[in-house]
Amino acid sequence: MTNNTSKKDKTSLDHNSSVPLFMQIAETIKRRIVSGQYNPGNQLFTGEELEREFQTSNITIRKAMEKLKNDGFVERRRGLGTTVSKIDPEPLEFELGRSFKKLKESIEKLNTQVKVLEITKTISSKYVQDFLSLNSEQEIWRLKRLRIYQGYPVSFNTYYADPSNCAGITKKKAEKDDILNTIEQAMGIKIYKVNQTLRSVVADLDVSSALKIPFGSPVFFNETTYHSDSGETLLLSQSYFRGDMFVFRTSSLL
Amino acid sequence: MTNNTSKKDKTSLDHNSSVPLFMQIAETIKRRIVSGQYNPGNQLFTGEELEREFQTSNITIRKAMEKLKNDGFVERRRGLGTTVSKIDPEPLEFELGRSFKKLKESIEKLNTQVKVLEITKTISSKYVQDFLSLNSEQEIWRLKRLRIYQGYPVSFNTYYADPSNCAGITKKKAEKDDILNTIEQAMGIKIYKVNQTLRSVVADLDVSSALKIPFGSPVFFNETTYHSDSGETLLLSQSYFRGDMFVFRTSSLL
DNA sequence: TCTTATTTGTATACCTTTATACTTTTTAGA
DNA sequence: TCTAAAAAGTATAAAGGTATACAAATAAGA
Repeated sequence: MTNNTSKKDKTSLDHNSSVPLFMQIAETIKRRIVSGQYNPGNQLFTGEELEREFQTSNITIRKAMEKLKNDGFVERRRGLGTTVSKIDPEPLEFELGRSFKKLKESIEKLNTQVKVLEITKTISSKYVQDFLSLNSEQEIWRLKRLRIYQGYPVSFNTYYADPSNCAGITKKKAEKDDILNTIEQAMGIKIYKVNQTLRSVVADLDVSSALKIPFGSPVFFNETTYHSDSGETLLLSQSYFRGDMFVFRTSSLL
Repeated sequence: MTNNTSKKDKTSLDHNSSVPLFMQIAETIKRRIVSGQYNPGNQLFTGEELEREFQTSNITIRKAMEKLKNDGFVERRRGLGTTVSKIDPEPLEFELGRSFKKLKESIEKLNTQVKVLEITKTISSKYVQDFLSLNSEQEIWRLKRLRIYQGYPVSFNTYYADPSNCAGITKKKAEKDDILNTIEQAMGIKIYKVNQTLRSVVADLDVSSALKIPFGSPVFFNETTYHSDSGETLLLSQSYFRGDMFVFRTSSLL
């Protein structure tokens, strides 16, 4: 069977990136392998072909292939070539429904534990103040929680609210899964409307050290505001979800 | 006004990452600045504090701060300290609704151009074959399109289908925005149901060179399958959206 | 104005990444 | 079995990242 990369066009390396070229190439080839673009077994591609595709030198391709070899994706034999050896199994994934209620339900069905990292009152950033219509000298109530699955952190939440009504929220109460209910009761207000945004971002050190994932990993960033029926913003929530473990899935009729 | 980092806990660097430590730190501090966690103006943090927080050396912090200085986020004066100088403006963002119809409508409202990169028949990967219930020796029809806004690529799509009914789809037809309609007409079948998944991933070289974004940038990955009313999979679509330009926004009542 | 604490800047040495040029191993065919 | 082509492997040198230790600039107080 013939090599299916032989006619591959040139692919540009990112020479401005701080990520080494050989890592960029290793990551790209790995993606191609796990997405099934190279068939495992006798299928093979040569260093020289890759040098041409990525317009780089011998040693850079070699280091990339060496990494793939160490990670168990390829085997190399002198004079023979490189063969694709295995395909990584699909990662563990949590499926999340699209609507707010479904999202909440999906998360609560996951059989995860919640750990409270912090409950505090503090001076907060302008960004958060603006959401909650507070002025700059006012303290804000902040709750940080980590959601843990089989010992591994999978998501990281921060809640912000006006502190006047949150005094009664203890660590124990905040550890309960239905935090909205807890907050509604503490505040004595009913949440009526919810606005959500979902972004794709990469983990900086603050996120990567909380979730114990590599710097630069993909994460979903979900920002949610909770409003009373009079339109007042009661609560702001910021959440980071591991991108390799969460997938949003929807189904619709046309 | 007092420095709001002085009591910051330790933050772990990622020593396994191929991203240099000083870049990790620069990125993290930049995030803190643009998210309003340091107030611009007289607010300042010292190199030594950061050395302690990140448990690293002088020169690493210096290089991080030098980068922030060059990028215009901070100013540094010997003996005086580092001051936050500006906050980046919010990036251009496209808002996308949550349901399939809304998503399609949102995208088509964007005033973008569509460029066809490729229409071809080819042997495809097992992954794609499985979706479309084809066997390994069969050719597959593939269409690659780039969506362009003000000269910049913003999303990148690949469509896969059984080639038998796609012969009539010319480049000109594929350049029209309503590709689904075009495909429905060419195939003579009505699309009835749509399954979508949405993931947060980072750009490898294949994606980054198509979208002309840095390697490692965040992107949304949307995979959609289109089905007939008898449940048959007619079409597979894979799309990458620039994470810095797209946000999914929903609003719901509780 | 001298001294000291504070804070950013520099020198040197070691390691990693990358390019260029060259070497060794394997296979296949005369 | 010899030779040549094809492929992975190595040597060396230049550039960049990081740690340790030290130097220079600024501000404030005696």
